[in-house]
Amino acid sequence: MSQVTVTLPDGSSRAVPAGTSIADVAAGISPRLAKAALAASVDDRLVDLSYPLERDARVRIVTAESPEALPLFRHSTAHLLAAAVTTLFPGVQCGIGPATDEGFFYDFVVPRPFVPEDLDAIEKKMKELAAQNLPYERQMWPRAEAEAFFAERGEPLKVQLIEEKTAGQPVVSCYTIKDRETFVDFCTGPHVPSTGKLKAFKLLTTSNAYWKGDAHNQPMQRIYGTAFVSEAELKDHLTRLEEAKKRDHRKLGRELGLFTVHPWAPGAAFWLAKGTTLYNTLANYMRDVLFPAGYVELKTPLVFNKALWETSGHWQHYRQNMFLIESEGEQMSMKPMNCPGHFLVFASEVRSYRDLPIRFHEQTPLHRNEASGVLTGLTRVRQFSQDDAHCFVTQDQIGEEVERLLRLVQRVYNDFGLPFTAKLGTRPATDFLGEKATWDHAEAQLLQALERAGMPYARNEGDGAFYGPKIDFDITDAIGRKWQCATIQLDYQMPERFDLKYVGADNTEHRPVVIHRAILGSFERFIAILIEHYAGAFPLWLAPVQATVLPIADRHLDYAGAVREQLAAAGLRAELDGRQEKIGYKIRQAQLQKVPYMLVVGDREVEERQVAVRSRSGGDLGSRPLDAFIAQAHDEIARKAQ
RNA sequence: GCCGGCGUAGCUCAGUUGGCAGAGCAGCUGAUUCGUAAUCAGCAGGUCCUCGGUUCAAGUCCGAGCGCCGGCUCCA
Repeated sequence: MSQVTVTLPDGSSRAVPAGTSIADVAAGISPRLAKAALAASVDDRLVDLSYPLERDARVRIVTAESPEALPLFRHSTAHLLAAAVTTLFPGVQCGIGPATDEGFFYDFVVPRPFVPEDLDAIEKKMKELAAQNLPYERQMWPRAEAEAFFAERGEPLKVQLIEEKTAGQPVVSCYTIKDRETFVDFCTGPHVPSTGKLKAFKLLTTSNAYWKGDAHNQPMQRIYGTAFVSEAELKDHLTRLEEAKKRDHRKLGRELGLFTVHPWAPGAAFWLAKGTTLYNTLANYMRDVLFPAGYVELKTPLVFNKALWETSGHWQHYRQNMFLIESEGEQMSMKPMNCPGHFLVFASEVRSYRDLPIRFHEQTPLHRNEASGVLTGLTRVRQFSQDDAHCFVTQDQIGEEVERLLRLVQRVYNDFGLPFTAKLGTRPATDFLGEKATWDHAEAQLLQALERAGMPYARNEGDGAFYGPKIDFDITDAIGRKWQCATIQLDYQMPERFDLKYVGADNTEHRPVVIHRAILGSFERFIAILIEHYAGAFPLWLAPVQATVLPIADRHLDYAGAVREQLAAAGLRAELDGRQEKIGYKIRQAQLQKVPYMLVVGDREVEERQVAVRSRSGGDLGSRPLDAFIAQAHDEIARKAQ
């Protein structure tokens, strides 16, 4: 029998008979590894333990500690789910069941939608199947036999998948759990060796989905679940979901009096007094950041003639998302974005190369007629404002301008204490506009800017917009969720469409490049993220109410009122709780409203002209003169996230 | 827009086989003047989402619409 050479990660190698399985290789290394082995990476391809080694290969055994373990567990659990569903609901058709970032799902064609009781029963069945420690087995079936098998079972979707995925292959890979009767699925694998490995999973929810994600296709019922390598990790994850629910900005937004909504204005927020304060604080913060950075602020019209949208191309491509208005026989539309308005302003006078870069910033409201089903709290709305800006630059200024933008992004997210990562999106493989040389030039400048700003980044090949490359930023909130907010996009197309030009040093007309950019994204969405990030306990500089004065008894009201006035005069947002309630009650209310500082005033404070400071997070901090508190507060506000 | 679930007081939620609309918190009034997370008592508060239907009788059953929630899709 011929031998093959297996090279292990530590560089050592060993010879085994051809056809030896990974499981046997692991067993040959150590009994402990044999027990821990789940799958293997063979020449960087992930395979089952049963995989027979037919030629020399680099082999790395995948255990629960390997990075590949999590998706392996999740996908295997998806199969376990499908096995449970096919057992409990004979006749269902299975779709696909991939691992996702958060868990897994599996799509089924069923006569009726799943209800929560079904999920309980399915999960119970999964646990049973896991307890029986049934083997996953890979079987290579002749393609025609596999197609005939699934066709006969009434699974045309599987037949379709086999036809699409395995064209020209003589055999196809199918997996069973225990045997064909228990469960069989067309799948490339790999899986854990047996169901007993799966100990930490939970079904979460059901939803509608469509075959291949296309609403024209067969409707299916999707079951979502999550799975982890260990039960502790699962528990952590479920705790995190609970935490996310507690932080939900829709709940906190109401409890903290930030915003409300009404059925007569779906997808639009009513900003209440405190929410408006927060909104304006953010808006003015961006102004404070952008003015010194060379931006000017504009206010352009909210409603435009359709001629503008025909010029920009939105009429052709975006009309179904625009709110249309008719006036005196003219077709108008609410603006869904500021860009075209800024182009008109740019074109409204002769521009010199000496004027560039020109940076227009605008915060006026935008309207997008989003489908009713996608509206969610503040994260997806129909009316919103952006910290939007367009920088008009020469070809040669791209790199420097982008570098400035990167530093701006860095500075802003630091002020919020939000970690972030950058992603460079390069030229799409097809359907891009413009010359390759132009793209190469632009991408090179973006890269240089990233290097010079010392900003780590990932490269997303082909992820650029069709009109130019871009850099997107993901922020990570306090409970580990990622949100895309900032974006920097180069645009060579709109300057053409709007015939934008500047006069160069050579006294001829040139085409500027436009950089579209936003840092917060939309104020609405960013506020939602901040609410959830801080769990409603905003840092002092953002808190709608920064301090509340709490008199102990009515005889302290005059002094308390004077304290509040001095706080207000010092530019602090302060309230006075003059109700006839006990101090414990007022403190409780202020804590629930997450007010950063409570200033208690009673006989002692009136006597000594002081305030007793209580912080939201640190409790009673003791008494001090009001001036001392004001100075500390100003310092804390200036430090922002510290 | 599509699939499913939900819609009862300002908020959170009960409401049985169809038979007079309920609680806690919040609010109002009164008492209490109190030292670091809820003082006591009383009162008031309803188009049971809307429209239509079944029924002697509808919060409850049926239909349509609207909104919200979870997804799909899309997206900042």
